[in-house]
Amino acid sequence: MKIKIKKIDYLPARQVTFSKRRRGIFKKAGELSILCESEVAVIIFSQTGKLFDFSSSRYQYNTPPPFHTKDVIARYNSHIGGEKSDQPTIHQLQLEKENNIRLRKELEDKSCKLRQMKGVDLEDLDLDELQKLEKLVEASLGRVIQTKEEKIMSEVMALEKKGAELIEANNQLSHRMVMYPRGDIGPEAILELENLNNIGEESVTSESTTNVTTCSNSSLSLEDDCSDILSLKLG
Amino acid sequence: MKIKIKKIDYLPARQVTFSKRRRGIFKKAGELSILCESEVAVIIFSQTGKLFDFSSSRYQYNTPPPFHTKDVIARYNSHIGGEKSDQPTIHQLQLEKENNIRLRKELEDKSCKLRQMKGVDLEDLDLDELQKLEKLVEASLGRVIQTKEEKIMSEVMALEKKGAELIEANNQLSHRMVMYPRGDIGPEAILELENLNNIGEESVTSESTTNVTTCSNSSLSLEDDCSDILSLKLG
DNA sequence: TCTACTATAATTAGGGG
DNA sequence: CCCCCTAATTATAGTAG
Repeated sequence: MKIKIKKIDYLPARQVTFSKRRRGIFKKAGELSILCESEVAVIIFSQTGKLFDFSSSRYQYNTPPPFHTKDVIARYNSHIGGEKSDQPTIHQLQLEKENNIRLRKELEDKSCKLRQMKGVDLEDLDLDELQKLEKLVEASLGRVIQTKEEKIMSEVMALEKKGAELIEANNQLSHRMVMYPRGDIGPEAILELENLNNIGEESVTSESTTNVTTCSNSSLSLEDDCSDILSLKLG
Repeated sequence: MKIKIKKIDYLPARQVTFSKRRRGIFKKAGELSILCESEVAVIIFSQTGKLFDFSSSRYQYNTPPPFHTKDVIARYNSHIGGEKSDQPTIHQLQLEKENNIRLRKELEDKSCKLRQMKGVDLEDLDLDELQKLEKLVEASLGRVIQTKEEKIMSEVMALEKKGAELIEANNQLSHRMVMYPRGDIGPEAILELENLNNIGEESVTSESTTNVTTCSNSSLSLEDDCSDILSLKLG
């Protein structure tokens, strides 16, 4: 009656063999776990996709098998996966969630402060807090204006320097015109000169008008600009 | 030679039995998978914690065992765990991490904006951005001052109302004094009078102090009006 | 830990209920 | 799916190397 280890073609016989041998393996697994105090899990999927599983723990803890098979699997994962096992994942998830909560709180706090700095949602502040806020915004305004003026000054400086350079270039070109009065300066050279002059004038004019505009416009509704400008800067 | 299924005490014998039976189970598992075309995985941990595992796939795909045992485990998880298997946990972790990154970016963004609203770290802003920021802070300052003034006014109103009530109470008491000049006001009435006066004085004093303190901190010209109004109405 | 051996225990194919 | 039975096969305890 010896059989070859190959697929049993006759379905009824295969089903019977599957049942018998499956129980045989589970029994052997249980025996091994007891005899040698080892932890054993067996997972079998029948040809039709049905699951049969065994784990030695069902004898030890007297609870339904799936959970203990899961335990063995968790141990298996932590053995071979090392860093990718179940427990650290769950622990990490917890950490990430706590982080998230903390970040949300910080974000809410920052948003609230930012709104107050923008001068909205001030209803809940008492007089003393409003006083402090006013000082803060006042000081901020001072710094902004100072920074702006410094920037304007440095740009003016730069433009003056450029102007001086242009004048120098002009002088040199005039000098060359004198040196070569019959005009062997090419058209490109003339164009270059004109461009330089235009650039200089436009720049100076634009910056200076901007400055004037600042001083004349003092109380427009600017709130919406904030996010635009700042995100522009941050982007 | 029949043995009882209980822990083998003699260590060498237990080790030999473990080795023999382990191989026996693996063999049976392999045979079952072939005979009945089923998928089998066996996981065994020895008493010393060493892992031995078998999966039927090693015959089918000719690749190292751990991966195929993992495949069987994955199938096992999707079978029984369904919603609580490995994948969702890892997916959730991914989501939380992405959330975290997003929150961190928002927080950084808000912090930067807040710093700029406070007038620090303005070096990287260009002239146009500084211009807009100035308008924004200016408008904010206006709103803060306005809110503060409104608050001050409402507190003044409250004080006026309280003062008027006190005056009225005074008048009534004086009237009663006239009505009963020989003083047949009972002790309770006297007590009531004293209480009313005390409450009134304490209230006025405290509110007024707060108000003066507030105004003295201000660079604006509100303090004189406040004091005048208070002294005028309450005095 | 492995191999070999042997006697015996355990499993199981095949059949039937 | 359960049980049975029987004969054949297989697994393994004990032992030694």
